[in-house]
Amino acid sequence: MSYDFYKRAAIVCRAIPYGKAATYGQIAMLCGRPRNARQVGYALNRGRMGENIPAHRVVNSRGILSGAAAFETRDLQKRLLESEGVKVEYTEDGWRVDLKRDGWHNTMEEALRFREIFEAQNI
DNA sequence: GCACTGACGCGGG
DNA sequence: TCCCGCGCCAGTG
Repeated sequence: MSYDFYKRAAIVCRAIPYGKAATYGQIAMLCGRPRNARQVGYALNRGRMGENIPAHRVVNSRGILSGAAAFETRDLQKRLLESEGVKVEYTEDGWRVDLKRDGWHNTMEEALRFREIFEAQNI
């Protein structure tokens, strides 16, 4: 690796605004590795990003919340999101957020700002 | 090095 | 919009 993907991912995840949901692929993209969505999931699952990561704000590209195993109770992620005002609806595939409504929609400026942060911190 | 895994994503139909 | 198949790639044993 030429840089530490997980450190970048931690910075991006901590920047997800309260009351918004981001996708694995979106985080990977902002870290400069658009094809590493799976590694974002891996890092969250295994705690590779350190403390104070709002993992409940990360969902897949369809807005589906992660499966039961990841959080202590099956509806913890849902409850955390709802406590922030995110609407979560039940589907056959599991709990789902409306990314149109509550997704974190990045601006180009935001993406460029992350790149500057990484460069400044040499990660 | 090899095979398999998985909190994933996309393009085509 | 919804499925499905295939591609992806760091970790793990």
